[in-house]
Amino acid sequence: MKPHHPIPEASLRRLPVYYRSLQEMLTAGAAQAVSCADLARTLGLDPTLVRKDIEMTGIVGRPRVGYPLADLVRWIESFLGWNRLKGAVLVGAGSLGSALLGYDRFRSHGMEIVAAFDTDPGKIGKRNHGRPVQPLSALPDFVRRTQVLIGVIATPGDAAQSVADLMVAGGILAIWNFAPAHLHVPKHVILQNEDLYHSLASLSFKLESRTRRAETPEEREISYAQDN
Amino acid sequence: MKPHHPIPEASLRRLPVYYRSLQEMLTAGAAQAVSCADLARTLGLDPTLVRKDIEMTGIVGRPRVGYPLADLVRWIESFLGWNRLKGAVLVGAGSLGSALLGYDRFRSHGMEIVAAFDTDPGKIGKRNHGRPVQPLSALPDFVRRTQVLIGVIATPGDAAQSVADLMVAGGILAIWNFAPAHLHVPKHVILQNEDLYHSLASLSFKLESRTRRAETPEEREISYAQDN
DNA sequence: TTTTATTAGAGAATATTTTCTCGATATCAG
DNA sequence: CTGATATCGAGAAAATATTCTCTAATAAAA
Repeated sequence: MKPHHPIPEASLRRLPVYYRSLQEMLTAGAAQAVSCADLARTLGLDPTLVRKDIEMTGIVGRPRVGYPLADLVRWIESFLGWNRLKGAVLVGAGSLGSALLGYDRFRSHGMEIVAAFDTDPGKIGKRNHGRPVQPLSALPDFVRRTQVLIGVIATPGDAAQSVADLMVAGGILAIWNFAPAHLHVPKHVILQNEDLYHSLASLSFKLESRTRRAETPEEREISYAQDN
Repeated sequence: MKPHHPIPEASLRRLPVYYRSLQEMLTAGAAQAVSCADLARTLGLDPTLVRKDIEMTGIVGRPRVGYPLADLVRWIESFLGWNRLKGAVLVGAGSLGSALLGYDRFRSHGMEIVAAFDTDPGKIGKRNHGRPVQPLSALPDFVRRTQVLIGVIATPGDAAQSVADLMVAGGILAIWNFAPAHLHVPKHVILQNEDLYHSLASLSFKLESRTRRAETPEEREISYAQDN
C-alpha cells in the first residue's frame, strides 16, 4: 500500500506541518472530516500540493467529504513512524544537549532519549532532566546492550566525528547531528544534519541581498562583488 | 562576478560546509591554494558541483592552481553576509532560547543576539548569558529603537504567531523560527523555519522504512569492521 | 434522480539541480 | 622557449523534483 521508496524529501518535511495543523483542528473539535482544500487554505499552500502529499501516505479520502480527521492524524503518525517509540542516546550534555533532553514532546513523536553521555567529569554521574549522564567511553557497550537505534550528537564540532564513529561501532542506525561538522558515516547509516549555520547562511544571505537591494537599487550587479 | 539572481537554495546550504572545511584547511596551514577537486574529495561530493557552487559566489580561481585559500574563505564569508554583524532579538528564554543565547559563535557568523524577551515574570529582569531578559511587551519599541532586523523565536508553538506579529509590527525583516508552528508573515519578511519535528519526521520515516525492510528479508547481519 | 463538491489518478508542463563537455589559461617539465 | 596538463569558466544537456491540468468516479445534498 505504501510506496516506500520514492518519497520526495520536500513532501516528507511538509507532513509534520499538516500533522500539527490537523491536530489543532482535532483538539478544537470542530469537524469530523477535513478536505485538502481546507488544509491548504489554513496553511496558505496549493490544494493540489497538499493532496499529492497526503495521497503519498496511502490514505484514501471520500469524495465530497474529505478525510476523516482522526484517522488522518493517526495515519500520518503511523506513516512517519511517530507511533512506535524508538530509543535514542544523546552525546554532549551542554546547553543544547540539555535543551534536547528537556524536549519531552519528542516522546510523542516516536523518539525517546534514554541516556546522555559526555566527557566532562563535572557532568558525568549527575542527572540531566532525569537522565543519568555517563562517560562517553560507556556508549558503545550501552548501545549494544540496549539496541538503541538513534544517536543524537550535540557536541562541539571537533568531537563530532569521533562520537559518530563510536555510535556506528555500537550499532546505531541513524544519527541526528547538531554539531557543526561534516560527518562521514557508512552508507547504511542514516545521517540527518541539523546544522544551524546552514540555516543561518540562508537567512543571512537573503537578508543581506534584500537590504542591499533596497539601499542601492541600481547597483545590483556588483552587489555580490563588494567586500566591506 | 555575475549576479545570478536565482541562487539555488541547495547551493546556499552547501556553502557553509565548504566554508568550514576550508577554514579547517586554513588553520591546518597546509596549502596556499585549494582546487575544487581537493574540496570535493574531502567532502565526498562531485567536483563539478563544488565548482558550480563556488563559481556562483563570484570568486575567480586560477587554472592549474585553484583558489587562494584565505581569499576564498573571506569571499564566502562576505557572500553570505557573515562579515557584517547584524543584531537580533530573541523571544523565549527557555532551555532552547538559553542555548541559543550561549552560542557565541553566531557572532562570527554575522548575527548577534542583543536582547532577550519573555513573558515569564520569573525570568524577566534577570540576565541570561549576559543579556537582560525583558518583558515581551517591550519588544516592538525595542526593535524600533535599535533597528534590529532579525528576530529569533524560541517559544512554545502556541505563542509563536503572536510573537511574530509583534516582531513584524516592530519592523523585523527576517524571522528565524524554532517554535513548532506554521507562521504567517507578510511577503517582505524572510521566514526561516527550524522546526525540529520536520527533521525528526524525515529521520524517523527513513529509519522505519529501513528497519522494516531489513526485518523481513535475509540481510539482517551487518558487519562493522571498525572497532575502537 | 440530478446536481455538486471533492478525491483519485495520470500525464504534461515547469522548475530546479546535477552532470557533461569543451575551450581557455596558467604552471611546470624538459 | 615550447609543449603537456591540471584546472577553471561557462554553456548545454540530462536528470530529478515539483507543480499544474484535466478527467473520471463517487458520495452527499437537493
